[in-house]
Amino acid sequence: MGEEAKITDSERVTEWEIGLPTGDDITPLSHPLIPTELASAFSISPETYRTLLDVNRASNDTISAILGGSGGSQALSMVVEPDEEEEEEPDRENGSGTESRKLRRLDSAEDADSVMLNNDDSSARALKRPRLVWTPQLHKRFVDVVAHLGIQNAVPKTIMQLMNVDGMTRENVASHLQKYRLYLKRMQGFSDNAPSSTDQLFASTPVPQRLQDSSAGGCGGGSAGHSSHAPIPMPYPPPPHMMAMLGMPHHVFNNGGFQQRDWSSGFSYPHGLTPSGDK
DNA sequence: CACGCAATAT
DNA sequence: TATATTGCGT
Repeated sequence: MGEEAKITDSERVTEWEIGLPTGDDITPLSHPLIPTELASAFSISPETYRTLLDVNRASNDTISAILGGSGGSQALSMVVEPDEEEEEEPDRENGSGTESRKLRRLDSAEDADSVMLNNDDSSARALKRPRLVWTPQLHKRFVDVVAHLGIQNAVPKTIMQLMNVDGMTRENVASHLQKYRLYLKRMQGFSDNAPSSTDQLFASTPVPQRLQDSSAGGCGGGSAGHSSHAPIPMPYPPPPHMMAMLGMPHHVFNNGGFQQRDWSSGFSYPHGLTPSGDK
């Protein structure tokens, strides 16, 4: 009576550990995350440079935030679209030389409105987040959570909480969930897996065999053996520092449309980061 | 208020 | 195209 708890616990830990990148996989915070070409391609100011002091301070901040529960500083990184303006890159790839500095024009307009570009740690209020990009990794997390919750209990709020990806809102999940449900419905017409060429994302993600239904009172089957009464079946591994890719142009160097394995592979955020900076 | 879904907007 | 937003019924 209750011996299952132990097993499930260790299993959870194992799964959790598997999901974690090793120290070698993680790019140290003190390193420039974005290659110069990428940075310039995306109009990201090269001010990603951080000294060890900065990193240290950020770490302390995070730790205190975790320990104290309420940290206070919430650094939501985002790339703000000026308007409907497009920027062109006159030149890129400067042959030799590690230093290709490109300073953005400094606006001296401190009039009234029309200045919302600077956002560091100030209260993120009424600020618009960039579109969330559902990478295969994010989608996998999503599918996993939905599968573990059971379609019945998979509601946006819960999914959002279990995914534990900062920057993600309930609306983000709701929107994606809606599309996901449509995809599932479409697919059920076919007896077996018939990955349509459309919906690359969904097609490339293994859908849980059958949409489990738990907590419906009828546990007579016996297939799903892990029905816990806890409201939260499985809190997801705290993302190392995985930020939802926000504001990334879609025409980046995407691979053929196949999954990537590494969390650290192909992940680069504009600038600034919020490790578990709860909302 | 949160949810689900269709329609619409960006 | 992929997401976001909105509107409406529940």
